[in-house]
Amino acid sequence: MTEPTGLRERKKAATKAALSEAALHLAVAKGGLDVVTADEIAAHAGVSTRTFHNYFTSKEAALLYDFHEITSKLLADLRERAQHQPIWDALRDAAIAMHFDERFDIEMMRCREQLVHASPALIKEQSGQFMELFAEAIDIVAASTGSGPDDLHPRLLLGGALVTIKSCTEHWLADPTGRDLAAVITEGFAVFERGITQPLPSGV
Amino acid sequence: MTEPTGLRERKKAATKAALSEAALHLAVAKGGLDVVTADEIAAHAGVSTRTFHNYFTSKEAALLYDFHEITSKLLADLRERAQHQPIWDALRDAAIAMHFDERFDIEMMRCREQLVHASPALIKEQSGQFMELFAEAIDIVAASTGSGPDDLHPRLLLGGALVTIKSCTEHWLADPTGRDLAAVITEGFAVFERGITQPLPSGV
DNA sequence: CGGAAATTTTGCAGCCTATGCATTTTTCAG
DNA sequence: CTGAAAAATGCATAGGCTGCAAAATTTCCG
Repeated sequence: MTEPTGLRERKKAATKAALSEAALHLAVAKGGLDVVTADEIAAHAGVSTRTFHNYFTSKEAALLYDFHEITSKLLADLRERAQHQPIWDALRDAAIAMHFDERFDIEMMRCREQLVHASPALIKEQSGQFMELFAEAIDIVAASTGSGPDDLHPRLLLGGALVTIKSCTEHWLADPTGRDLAAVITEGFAVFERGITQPLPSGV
Repeated sequence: MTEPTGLRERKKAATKAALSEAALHLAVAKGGLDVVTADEIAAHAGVSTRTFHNYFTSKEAALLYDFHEITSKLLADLRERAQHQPIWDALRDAAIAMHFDERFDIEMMRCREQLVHASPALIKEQSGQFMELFAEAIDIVAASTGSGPDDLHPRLLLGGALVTIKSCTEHWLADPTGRDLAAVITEGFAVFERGITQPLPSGV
């Protein structure tokens, strides 16, 4: 362990993970998060309803918990890379390095993707988290290009990168048997580098 | 009137507009939509609370009503243009033509922008509407490029276009005294055409 | 160990959102 | 004017979310 995380911290992390898992499992079982109540999630994780709301502000946030974790790490990684790389390279490399973390269950991702796709509330939550990521990262990008916080170019850079991440992930999840995610993301970034209206140089 | 819109339709449209305006005014007055209740909005518009919920599913949707209107028109315009233009040109031209509608109060837009920026619920609603727009437009784009609904390139095209629209609007709203919005959007699209890492050819 | 302090969990009350259903009111057409 | 269609309303209900204070738990230190 890099940090001597107190024993208490571990229990909290465990509960949070349990709640998130419970939300996912119940949503899959019932075919939608909308028909799952906070009570059920809490009960399934062995805590009180009130405690559930101490950990998450909504069912949707609970279901998307590790998505949020991933973006947090991405942000930290970007912040690091931005000190040594041109910002677009930093964005690209951070996106490519993303995901290849500890546990990573493709099937679970597909389940979540399906649930999100079918639920307006989950779509809002997820896109909202992207906006939050944008807001947190825009300062890094702007600083890296020597621009002001309201300038256009850093917004386009960051927006293009986030669109690439989301689009590539969705495309890849639709058929994960082909190229791996990193390759897809690499191609996505290449499209924006080359000019989005330019044809690809060679066959895939 | 292009359509002989029944007199009844007009009243409905009027109430809907009144509710939306009420939401905006109250939110501005109180410094946030969170502290405005549906009751207040309904009362301010002279209808019952229940009626408010007949028109809008949430306070947030009410406040963003004409944003939603604009994207609806954009979608219709895109659908039209896609039949006669390459899809990227259709996206660009539809984006440029956007906005220049009937009434258009810049100050009101800035107010809304500020409110959205400060409220997680409004951010979620707005980004959710963008996702909805994406979902509705992706078929048009995919069809236009002869791709499948899960292909990568149409997603990048559409995503890039939407990012441009949102980024340019925000950039422009931060200082509306400079170039007009259409010029900013034109530049945004040009960046993606040229390749996002390429330097600009000449000064601004 | 033992107990004080800090932290977490929990129950409870309250406010608000949002929806279904039945009823009343308004609007429209003939 | 009158019946039919549509909209507005009231009422009831389920559920989400938050503040607050009490209870339970964990940690720390003598």
